[in-house]
Amino acid sequence: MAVARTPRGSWIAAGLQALTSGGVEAVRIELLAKALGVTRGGFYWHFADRQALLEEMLDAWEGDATTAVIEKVEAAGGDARTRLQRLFAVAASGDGLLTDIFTDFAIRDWSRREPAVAERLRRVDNRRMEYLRELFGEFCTDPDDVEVRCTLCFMVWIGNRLLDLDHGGRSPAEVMELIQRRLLQ
Amino acid sequence: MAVARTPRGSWIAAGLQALTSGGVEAVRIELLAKALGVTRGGFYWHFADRQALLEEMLDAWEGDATTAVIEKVEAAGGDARTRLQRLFAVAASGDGLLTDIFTDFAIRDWSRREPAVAERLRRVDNRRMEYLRELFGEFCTDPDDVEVRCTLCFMVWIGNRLLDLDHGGRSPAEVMELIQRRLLQ
DNA sequence: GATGATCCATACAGTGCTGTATAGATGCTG
DNA sequence: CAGCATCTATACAGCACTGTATGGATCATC
Repeated sequence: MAVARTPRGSWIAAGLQALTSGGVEAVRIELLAKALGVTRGGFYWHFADRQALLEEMLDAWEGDATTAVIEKVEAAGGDARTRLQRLFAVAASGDGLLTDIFTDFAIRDWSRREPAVAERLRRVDNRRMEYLRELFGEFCTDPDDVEVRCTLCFMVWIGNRLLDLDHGGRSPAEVMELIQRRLLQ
Repeated sequence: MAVARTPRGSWIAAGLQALTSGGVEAVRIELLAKALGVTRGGFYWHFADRQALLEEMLDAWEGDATTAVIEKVEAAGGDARTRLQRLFAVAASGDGLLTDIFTDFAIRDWSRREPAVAERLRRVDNRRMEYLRELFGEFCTDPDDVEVRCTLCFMVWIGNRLLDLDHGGRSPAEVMELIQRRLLQ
């Protein structure tokens, strides 16, 4: 087996990078090649066309996004509240993950035009919700209460990085701290 | 003064329409012309180039988005809780507005790449937050509490249409009702 | 009904991408 | 070292769009 010089994975990674920073429309084979320091020659050896790359990017993302955050949070153990606090911390920092929340945003935007993408996103989001239900379920008895907290938690997770709000003197971190306290009490 | 057959406003409206349904990249002069039933001929009489149209689209949106929801909510009066309930209702339905929340989403996505767009969006969002503070301030005494509720409210307003979550048998409307009750109590 | 303001159609050159074809280069393996 | 699998470069035809230029068409107003 020959050493892969610019293997499939490189194109997928470069594609996800482009997707994250510029949206689907920014995933241009020509530009990926330039970023990888090669011409498009090899691309069409690996992939049938641009669509095939997009598909595989989604595969990679779906596998990663579902489990990446959860594994990071579960790694250090602790009770539900501790893990939720860690979840907030990871969400706030966002670093250390291959596909971050900005990849999520790009895919969320993409999903508005592509039903197939929307379906994948829905699956990922609902697995995330399942995880949240598990955590909140450990210290909330009322199922309605669990659902409300999960939903709020999810929306805060998204909103925190999506929005850039002034908070009248308070830092975003301070407000997040207040929100977290309210959701976990 | 001659009657304008395809005046500036038509191009701006068509542009916002395209932006809403397909993102900035979908705002193609050629396609707008086709949608308007003309060729690009007249476009370059009204606008210097594509960038000029995008700028004016943002102007139109900024003027509309800041006040549209607020006016709709204020129209029927009532106390703060009543108006907040109406705000939730408008947010949930979303109809009756020229530039809806999906225009917002497209611009939010756009803003990630264009600092000038981000700046406009920040202004609009903060005016919305100001309005929320006003409403919550009428029945909450603790300023931290007000800030938390405003922020959650804002994030719910976004998240409600951005996300498509299953809620274990509950309808989205039921969950929104529960969330609303919690935020207004 | 002439005039000027407003808008439209068409043609053209240019750009940046797509996908195909083809002829290599490179390196592992027998 | 021969041979095969793995990649790469280059050239080509094509598409969709951009912006410019130019010659109208249409309509309100005097």
